[in-house]
Amino acid sequence: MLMVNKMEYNAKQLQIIQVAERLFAGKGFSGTSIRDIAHEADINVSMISYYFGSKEKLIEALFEVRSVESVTRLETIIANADLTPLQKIFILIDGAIDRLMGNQCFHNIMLREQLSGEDRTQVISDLIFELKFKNWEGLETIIKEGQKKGDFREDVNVSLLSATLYGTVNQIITTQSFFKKINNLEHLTQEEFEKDLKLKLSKHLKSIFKATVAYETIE
Amino acid sequence: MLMVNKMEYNAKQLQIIQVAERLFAGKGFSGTSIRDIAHEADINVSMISYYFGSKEKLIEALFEVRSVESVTRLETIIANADLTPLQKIFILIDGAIDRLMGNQCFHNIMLREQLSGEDRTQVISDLIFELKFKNWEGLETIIKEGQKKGDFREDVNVSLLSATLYGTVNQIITTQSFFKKINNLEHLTQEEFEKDLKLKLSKHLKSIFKATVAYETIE
DNA sequence: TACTAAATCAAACGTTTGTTTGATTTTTCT
DNA sequence: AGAAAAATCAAACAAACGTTTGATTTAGTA
Repeated sequence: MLMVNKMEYNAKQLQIIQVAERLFAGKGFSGTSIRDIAHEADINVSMISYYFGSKEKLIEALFEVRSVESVTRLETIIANADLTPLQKIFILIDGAIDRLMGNQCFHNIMLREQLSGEDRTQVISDLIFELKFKNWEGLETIIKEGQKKGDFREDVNVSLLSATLYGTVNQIITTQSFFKKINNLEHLTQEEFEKDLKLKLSKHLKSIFKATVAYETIE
Repeated sequence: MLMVNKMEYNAKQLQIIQVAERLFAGKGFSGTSIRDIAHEADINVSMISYYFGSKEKLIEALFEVRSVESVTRLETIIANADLTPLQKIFILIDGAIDRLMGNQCFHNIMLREQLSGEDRTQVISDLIFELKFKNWEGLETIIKEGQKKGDFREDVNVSLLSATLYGTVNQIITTQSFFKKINNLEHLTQEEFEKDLKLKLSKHLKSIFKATVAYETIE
């Protein structure tokens, strides 16, 4: 049996991970059988055990690949010098929207895992913790900088603000079709709709953040 | 086989629903077997088919019971006369926090269902739609009233504001333990923690809403 | 070209799944 | 008390599950 210890997945494995990601997002981990995955990926059922060891190890591999990607993307965003704290916050907001909307399947799976009472594996809960912490830390750093410069209020609760950012984006993503229906946007294509949604969401969150962290005088 | 058409569940059925609710919330619908439920509820496995017809019908019954409760609670909150629009919004916020925090299991299950690509049954997606619509409608009504009175801005996006309210609360609930750890609140009991959390969350959301919908002059 | 390792396959493995059966106990009602 | 209905049970059911096996094909190497 072939076994990979860390972060070296060949094209076939990545293809399996991609299919599994889509199915896990749609039907959940327990709701997806390895025969579903094998059928959709057009491979033999035994290939999953062969390549990953087990179904559990497959979802662990999925988390390893995708959370590394997500952390990388976040860190590129954070590393923006020569900007005011408020500008940095705005970039963080747009980055969050892009990351969450651009990887809906993975974030759907991650939301499911967070809803689970008992952790599936330590590996996964560690990766989720790391992601959440990096997100929180990114906001915390910028806010402290803004406070030191005198731009931001002193009584800002970073955890709650972080919850508002990621919670609002998640809520919008999971209730997209409701949003579409209620706002009479059903004539738009999915692409147009997403573009429109991103724009509105961005403006909405930026306005909330500005009103919450900055003194009124700031322009 | 006994079969109930609508909304008449005896004590035993409600007990089964309660156990199923806790297990579905913890492990998901597919991740929970009827033997799990039967064991925890201390009944024979066949009683679930006997009382509800099937596992699917059981979760439908769960949704029927709980969403009626939730809608009822919401409607009692909305029916508040002799209050300013802003006061009504504040009551709506506290009501949402209480409802979501007080029924974490059911709302956990509902979140899972919303994450599912294909609906499990039409019954469930209809009930979820009704709940979402009532929530949205409640906010919409108050905001329009505030606009007519001249208290509120004209450019308020109700859908996004609604997403911020329910999204923030959901996010805080699903990441409670992270919130506890990051804010060094691990010495508190669960009861103390929840009380503290509700208070902070309430203040946070009220401040966001006030800044978003009301003109600066409002006090 | 011949040998070796990797990849792929159909089939079977033992469990667990949701559901049904048929007998038995408990409750309800006259 | 006695008949009828409802509730409960252990057992069995077929289907689906994740995983393993052992044979076969493909790819890489010398």
